[in-house]
Amino acid sequence: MAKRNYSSKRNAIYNAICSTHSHPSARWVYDKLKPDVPDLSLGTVYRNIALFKEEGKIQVVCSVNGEERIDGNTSPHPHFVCNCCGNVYDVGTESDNNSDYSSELSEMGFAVQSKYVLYYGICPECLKKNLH
Amino acid sequence: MAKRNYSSKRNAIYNAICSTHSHPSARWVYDKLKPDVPDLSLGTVYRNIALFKEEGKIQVVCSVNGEERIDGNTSPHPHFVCNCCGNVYDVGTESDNNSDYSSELSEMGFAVQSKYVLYYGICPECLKKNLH
DNA sequence: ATTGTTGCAAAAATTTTGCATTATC
DNA sequence: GATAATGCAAAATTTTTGCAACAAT
Repeated sequence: MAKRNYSSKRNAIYNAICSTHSHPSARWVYDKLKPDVPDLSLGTVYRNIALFKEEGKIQVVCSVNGEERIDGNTSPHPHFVCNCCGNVYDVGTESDNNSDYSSELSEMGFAVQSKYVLYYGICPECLKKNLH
Repeated sequence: MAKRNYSSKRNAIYNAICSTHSHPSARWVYDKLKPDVPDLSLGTVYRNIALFKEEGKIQVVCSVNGEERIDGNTSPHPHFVCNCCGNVYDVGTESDNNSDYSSELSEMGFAVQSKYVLYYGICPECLKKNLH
């Protein structure tokens, strides 16, 4: 692993990611921090998110409308993606290990590193507003 | 549903998607068809893929390296995404209905429309080549 | 001093769109 | 003829990158 120096911006970016359940995009993190860190640039957010991925400190959950959504909670847990507003919700808190093809995949020669379960549909908010 | 005219290109695009297990991207479909349909344009591929999505004739599986990957097989089944080469494989043939949070989500007010199970890891090919 | 980090803007890359032309009905 | 589909190129978006300036060790 490459050498890392301390960086207040890196810390701020990581904290922003971990302080929300919104499964943010890079742009979301940038917009969140920009008021407090006026000289922050979007490139820095992308660069640090790339580092966090390498280090396994965050997980990519999915892409919504072309934007990658990440999660500071790296423990495997299912997500619900609203097809209407694009919000991403946590579902359950523990790993979803039943009905697992991991062993079959191993027998077939695949090295499984992670498993994602994504539900798609309409969230309660959008159902209420009849936006669908 | 909007009125649709016959279109040989639309047919070709749909057939290309259904004739492969590669879970293709729009670009893949374009490159596949271009030699046989020289006046095909990428915009047409995107426009028709958008139509197929609306009609539910294809499913979006995931995004790999910024490219959306689709599947002409709309029956729910898990997929394996290789973190190394980006190939997407089918896993199992039937729906993965155990360990399902669908009922919990319904009780919570979410309308579940579909469920995706994605495994990430290294495929046998890349393991063999030690590319990881 | 050396090496890591960042801002900025340009570049890549994917996807969408406007508009004139062509094909289908 | 009316409307849908397409080619083409431009535009819109997200993400990456080159480089000079700055910060951390």
